[in-house]
Amino acid sequence: MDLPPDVHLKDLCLDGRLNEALVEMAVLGSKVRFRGYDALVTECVRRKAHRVGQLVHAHMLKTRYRPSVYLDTRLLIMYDECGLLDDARELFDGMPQRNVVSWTAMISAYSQRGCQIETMVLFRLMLQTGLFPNEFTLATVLASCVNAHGIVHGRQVHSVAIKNNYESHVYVGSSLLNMYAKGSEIHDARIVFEMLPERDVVSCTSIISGYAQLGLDEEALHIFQKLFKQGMECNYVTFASLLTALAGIAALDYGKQVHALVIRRQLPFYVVLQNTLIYMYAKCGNLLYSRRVFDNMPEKTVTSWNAMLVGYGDHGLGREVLCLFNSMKDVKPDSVTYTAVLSGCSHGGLAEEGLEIFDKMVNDKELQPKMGHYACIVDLLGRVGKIEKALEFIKNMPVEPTIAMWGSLLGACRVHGNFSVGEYIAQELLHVEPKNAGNYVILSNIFADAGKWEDVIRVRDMMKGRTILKEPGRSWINLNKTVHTFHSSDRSHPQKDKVHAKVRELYEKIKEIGYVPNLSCVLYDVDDEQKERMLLGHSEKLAIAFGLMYSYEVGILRITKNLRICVDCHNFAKFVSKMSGRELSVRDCKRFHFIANGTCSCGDFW
DNA sequence: ATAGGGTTAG
Repeated sequence: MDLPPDVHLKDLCLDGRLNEALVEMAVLGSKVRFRGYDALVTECVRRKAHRVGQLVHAHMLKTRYRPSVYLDTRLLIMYDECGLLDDARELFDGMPQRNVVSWTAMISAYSQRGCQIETMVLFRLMLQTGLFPNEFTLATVLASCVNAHGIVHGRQVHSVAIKNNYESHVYVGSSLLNMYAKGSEIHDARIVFEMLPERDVVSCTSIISGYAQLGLDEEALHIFQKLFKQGMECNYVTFASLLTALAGIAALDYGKQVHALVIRRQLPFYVVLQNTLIYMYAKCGNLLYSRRVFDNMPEKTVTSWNAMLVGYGDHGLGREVLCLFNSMKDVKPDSVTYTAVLSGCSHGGLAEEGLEIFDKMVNDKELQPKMGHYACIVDLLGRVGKIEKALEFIKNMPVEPTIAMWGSLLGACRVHGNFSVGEYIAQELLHVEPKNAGNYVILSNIFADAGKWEDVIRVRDMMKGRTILKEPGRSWINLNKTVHTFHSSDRSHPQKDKVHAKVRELYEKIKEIGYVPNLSCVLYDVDDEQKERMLLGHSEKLAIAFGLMYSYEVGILRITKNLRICVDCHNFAKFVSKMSGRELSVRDCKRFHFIANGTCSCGDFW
């Protein structure tokens, strides 16, 4: 019985002897058939051997071998996996026939490289040829619709999925819900999730991380708890997403429980989880644990260093940031590292050091400074009162200043009492974003501090008739594994009367030792008595009062706030710490404030 | 042969 001539070639490939197989191919010439080529291409994909892959392809052309759709597609995949997108496309364009797999492979090549437009263009072309997409195609296309713009296309792909009866497929479903979550349509994401007939780790993780990435941390925790009780499978991605959410709500006790779970299960990619743990402990105010996790890591990635640097920076520990940064060995700082270090210097009041590092970064030319880095420098100069210099820096930047940058400089003007520049910036800002209440508040504070009361009234008048958008203030405190959340002038908390009475009591007591309410923090057109009442309703005051009422241990009182703490609440907290002898930690959206004995670690700059 | 979720910053 005659054996096909390329059987040996196939065996060599299966044995991983690619060089010998290559020789065999050359020797066989036009006697190489499908099985030989298929084996060669498979081995090239496995080894990512693009050079040999190109030789195999060239050999087919030279010997006038006509590859089947299958083999052409395998070649296409080979080129894609070896990183040769252009070769893949050229082959695709020249294919005499294409099937769903060919199209999907080509689309996937673009999708995985983040080429959204080309992905959609090809998908449309595919539909125009009359071919029906399968579950692979749909999952691939949807995976590239993962931003605010993509959701427009994503919705259309969704309807294609419904028409072809793939909506409930696990892979398509998780792509779909992820697409909606990334497009900030978490409600639609939830509907897709709830309608899935079967769920797996990925779809469950997708919905959890969907909530977490939108900052809906409590919702992320709730759905995790529910799914966990139902016995969902968890892997390192699940726990990483969950820990991010727990960091957001500063839920230290839950964080430790997850840490324990992660240790018990001995999950793979523990490095990633440790990075997230460093971050979580820091955001929960437990820097000691962050550092212990960091120190115990047998291997660190740049993300580990970044997370630790961010932790120190959030706590205003500039010296520790610098010390850690200078001890970075075997790891190259990346763009995030510099953001963390510069922002750490800023929060720690180390302007000179920060500027030096920025110069070093510019001179090294390895990393191009980005908007975030420039913003840190503006913040840094503003902090030490070099307002004019910051203005000059902004004018000389190679990038357009952002609203946030002006906002930070405006804050600096308030602290340093520079109301001429402050007013100039505020006017600009009120023009660009007339609906942001924060700008009015700071401007009003600046005028109030300068005693220019007629200007305070003017600011208030400017707000009249404009719709002022302000994210509602929200503060919370974790006691006994429960998150107690308070909104401004909260009327919903079950203990509301007691809490309000407690705030009032604290208020009377600290007035005796010098606290004066800062009425310019209220921008509503009401009389002073009403303003005072509104000030006392601020969510962080409610959380502080609640904490004093229900935490019996003498330890530090940890409050978290979604916005920046206001001047009056900051002052209130300082006086409460002085009067009660308790230490307070207030984490606002910018940093930690450690308040003890009437002073704050932020040095009244934030 | 082709497919889905993820860590640090802002």
